[in-house]
Amino acid sequence: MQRTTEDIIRQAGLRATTQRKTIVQGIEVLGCASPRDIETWIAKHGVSINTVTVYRVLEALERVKLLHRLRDGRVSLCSMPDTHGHHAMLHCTQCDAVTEFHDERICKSVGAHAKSSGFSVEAHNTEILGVCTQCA
Amino acid sequence: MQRTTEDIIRQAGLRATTQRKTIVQGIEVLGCASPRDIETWIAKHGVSINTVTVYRVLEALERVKLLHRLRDGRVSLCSMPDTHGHHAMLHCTQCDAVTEFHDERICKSVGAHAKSSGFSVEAHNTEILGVCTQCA
DNA sequence: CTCCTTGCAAATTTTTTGCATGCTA
DNA sequence: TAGCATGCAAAAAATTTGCAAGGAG
Repeated sequence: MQRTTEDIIRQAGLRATTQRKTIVQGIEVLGCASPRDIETWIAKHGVSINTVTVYRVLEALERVKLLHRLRDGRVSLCSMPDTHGHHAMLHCTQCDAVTEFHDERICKSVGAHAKSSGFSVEAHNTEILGVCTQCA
Repeated sequence: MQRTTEDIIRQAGLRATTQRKTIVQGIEVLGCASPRDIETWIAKHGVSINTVTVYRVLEALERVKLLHRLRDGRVSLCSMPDTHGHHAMLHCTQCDAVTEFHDERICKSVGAHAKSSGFSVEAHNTEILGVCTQCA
C-alpha cells in the first residue's frame, strides 16, 4: 500500500514526500475530508503535519488532478486520474465514502446540451449524495 | 423584476425582506458569486448589507433550495427550484454566467449506477465548466 | 403585536505569506 | 548538489455567535 501511494504520487509528477504519502493515505481512509479533518486524522495517528503543509499538499495534488474538490469544500481522491472526461462521484453522507465512476452516456448528454447552446466544455463532473449499502 | 424576485422568495416560504431581495438580484446579475462578491456588488450599488446578514441570507436561501453551492465555494441561483432530482449547470469561467438545465438521461445513468451498487440517491448535480457563446 | 431578521461587536476558524531549513531526485 | 518541500511565525480573510433593535406579516 505504501508502495502504491508512492507510485501514484510519482506518476503524477510530484516528489513522494512522507507528508504527501501520509495525506493521500488519510484522504483514502476518510473518504472525503476538509484540510482540518486531514490534519486531525494524521495527528491521531502518531505523526503530525503542519497546517500549512496540508494546504500546500492539497494544492499540489489538485494541480495534478489527483483529487476532487467537493461542493462542501472537502476533497476526495480521484480514483481515475488518467481517465479524461466525466467523473461522477457517489458520496455517502453517512460514512463519507466516495466511489467514483466514469460514464460515457453522461458525457454524451452533457456534450449535446453544450453543443446546442454553443458552450465549450472544459471539464465536468457529477456529485451524487446519498447513502451507501454499508450505511443503509 | 422586483415583483418577481419577491415572489420567488415568498413562494419558497421566506419573508421577502429588502436584504433578501437585493441579494437575490445581486446573484442574478453576477451569475455566481462568493459571499464577499455579493457584499461588494451591493455596496457598489448604493445600499449596504452587513456581512453577517449576507451569510445568513445565503444560508436561508440554500435551506429552501433557492441556490446552488458550487465547488469553488461560490453560489448561483437555482433556476428550477421545483424540479427535483438532477440539476446540471453550465458555468462560464469567463463571465461567471450559470445556465441550468435538467436532463433525464443523466438522471437515468446516475440511477443505473446507483442501483447496481446499492446506493440510495438523495440528490445529484453536475457542474460543467467552460466558455459560453458570449465569451468565446 | 409577534416572531423572524438584521446589525453590531467580537470571537473563532480558515487560509495565505515570507523566510530559513530540510529532504528528494 | 540543486531545487522543491516543509515548518514556524504571523498576518489576513472568512465564518460564526450572542444580543438588542428593527421590520414583515
